[in-house]
Amino acid sequence: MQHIPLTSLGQSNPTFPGLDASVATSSHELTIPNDLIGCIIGRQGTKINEIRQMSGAQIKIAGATDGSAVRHVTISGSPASISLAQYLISASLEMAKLSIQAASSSSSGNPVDLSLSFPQSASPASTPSSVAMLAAPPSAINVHSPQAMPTIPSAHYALPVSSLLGMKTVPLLAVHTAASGLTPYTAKIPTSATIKKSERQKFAPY
DNA sequence: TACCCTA
Repeated sequence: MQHIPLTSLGQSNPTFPGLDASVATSSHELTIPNDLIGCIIGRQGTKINEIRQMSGAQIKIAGATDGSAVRHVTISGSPASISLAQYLISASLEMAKLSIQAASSSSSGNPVDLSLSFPQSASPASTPSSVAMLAAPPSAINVHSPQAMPTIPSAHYALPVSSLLGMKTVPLLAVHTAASGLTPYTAKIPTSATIKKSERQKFAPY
């Protein structure tokens, strides 16, 4: 009674009905200010090259637009690659912006800062990528190890990039792993509070 | 302040 769900036969990926994950190439376009495009490209294009190779997406940067202070950037590739590339570009852009702001704040006197300590917090949606909180701390893993935890089958955690980015494109990256298909989420966070924790936390404030 | 890459 074997069914053979969908192992790695290497034929077609039924993961997405009506969508070939292997040939699923999307394209996204965005514009980057001329002053910030350099930060994204980097010297000799090392930065953009790194982003290209890291994300695996095809990033095309058009020449300076005449009359517009922005550059057209086209990102094409698989959704995961596009997401990753976009995030990397966004991060670089933000970093550059912050750098410029910090530098400009120290040089010349701005007629804006008169009183108060708030320079310019016009951005309501602050902390765009301040997730900080990566995965669970190592302490959670060392909860209790009587044996070699034979419960978890696969131990392939090759997602260093996602951790660094802290984005929610994790499920997409799974597709990039040659369609492993198995262990998409598994029990990442085991019941760390299965034992003990009875009279320990009575009043414990912290 | 700019950094200029690859199809």
